[in-house]
Amino acid sequence: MRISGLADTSGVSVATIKYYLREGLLHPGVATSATQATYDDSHVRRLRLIRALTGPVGLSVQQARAILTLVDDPGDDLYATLGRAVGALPPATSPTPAGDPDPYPRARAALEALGQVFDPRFPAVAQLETALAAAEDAGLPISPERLLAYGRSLRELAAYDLQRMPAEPRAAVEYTVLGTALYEPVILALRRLAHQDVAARLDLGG
Amino acid sequence: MRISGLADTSGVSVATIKYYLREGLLHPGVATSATQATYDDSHVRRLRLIRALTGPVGLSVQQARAILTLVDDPGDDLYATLGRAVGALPPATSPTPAGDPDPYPRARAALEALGQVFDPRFPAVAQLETALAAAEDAGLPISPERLLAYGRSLRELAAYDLQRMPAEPRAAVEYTVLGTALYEPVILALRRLAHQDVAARLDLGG
DNA sequence: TAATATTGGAGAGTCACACTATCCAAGCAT
DNA sequence: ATGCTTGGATAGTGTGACTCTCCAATATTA
Repeated sequence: MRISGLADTSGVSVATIKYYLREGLLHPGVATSATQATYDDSHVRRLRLIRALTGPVGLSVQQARAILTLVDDPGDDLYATLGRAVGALPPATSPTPAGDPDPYPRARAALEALGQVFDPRFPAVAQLETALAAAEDAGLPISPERLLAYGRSLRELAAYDLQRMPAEPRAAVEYTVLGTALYEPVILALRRLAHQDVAARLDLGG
Repeated sequence: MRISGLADTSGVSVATIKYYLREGLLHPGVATSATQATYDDSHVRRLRLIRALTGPVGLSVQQARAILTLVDDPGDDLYATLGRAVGALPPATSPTPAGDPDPYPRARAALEALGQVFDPRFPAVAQLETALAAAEDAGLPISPERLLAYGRSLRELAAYDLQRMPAEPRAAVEYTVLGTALYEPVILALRRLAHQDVAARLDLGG
């Protein structure tokens, strides 16, 4: 299949495919001459994944590349790979000023209350701190009680996810990294719908 | 307080404040002459809210304006206002082609399985459909069983949230609309941290 | 075989976005 | 009175994600 066939099959324009090739999101085809190369099913699948990440998931091309690189070349430490994947995903957080003895006070308190590991090197810690600070700044601080309630429910979900993690390492990385990126929008949508459903049953304002 | 004082207090530059005024995110100050106006605490608070929405929450200026408009001018129907807020938040979904008898098959099946209301006019339905389709396209479809598990946990969270909704309508709108925007990042960060914690206890790859 | 179309590759152009900078005449402060 | 600040408008900047245009080298088709 040549580039125009790939474009037809995938629904992505030739120009955009060239752009993804240039940006390193898509692996090159097999060159058959100076001005020809053939593409196969792996390119079609990869394009689908790229479009899923840059479209519905809302990643930038750079973020998508970071995620794809992790899936292609995971380290042998799944735990560390998950950390890197989380760091590559939005929301981006500003680097901590060095020398701050307690850069994430809100996140630390929350995790201690939940009895969870607090490791300041994990990117999600900074993300949690930023999110809690934003809620405070906006005048809707999150109470410790609410954090506990959220944390407990989400821990159930996490346990469910990890129980179903594939045993084979490569599949496990894909499951973990892509699952983080792809399942989060599902979770947000389900939460919004749960709000709607509960509100409807309470017969609010209707 | 004049505009430079507002800039100093809020940490937002004069040029950016002028930009927000032009874009209608920030209400004008009280003009005291042709070239002077005074700003007060309400402007400082509003700027904090704008920065929280456009920064950590990651909304565009247009999306932030849509949310702020809803908070300023909610309808008297809280349920409908929540719907509008969800529609103003990312992820954006493409409009449904008219005449499609079943535009959201995945979302409909999921909500039926959960025993929740299915109302195709609610924007989160389209968001759920898009997210489920993206996961499928990327090769990691979400099983019905997983959807049930997610949906049940998130319904607990939603019930918790609505139990704590303020009784006063104006406060309820603010709580609902801003809560959707501000608490979602917290939930995602907590989920990521829960994954990390569960993974650590399973002693994966470490 | 000749005419036409397509390809890979590279560079430039486009469009939207979120600011940021520059101007200006009209105050205000000293 | 004289230099600084203001509101308001217009223009400019930098980034990101494409999209367009070229080109010579093939492929395809008549």
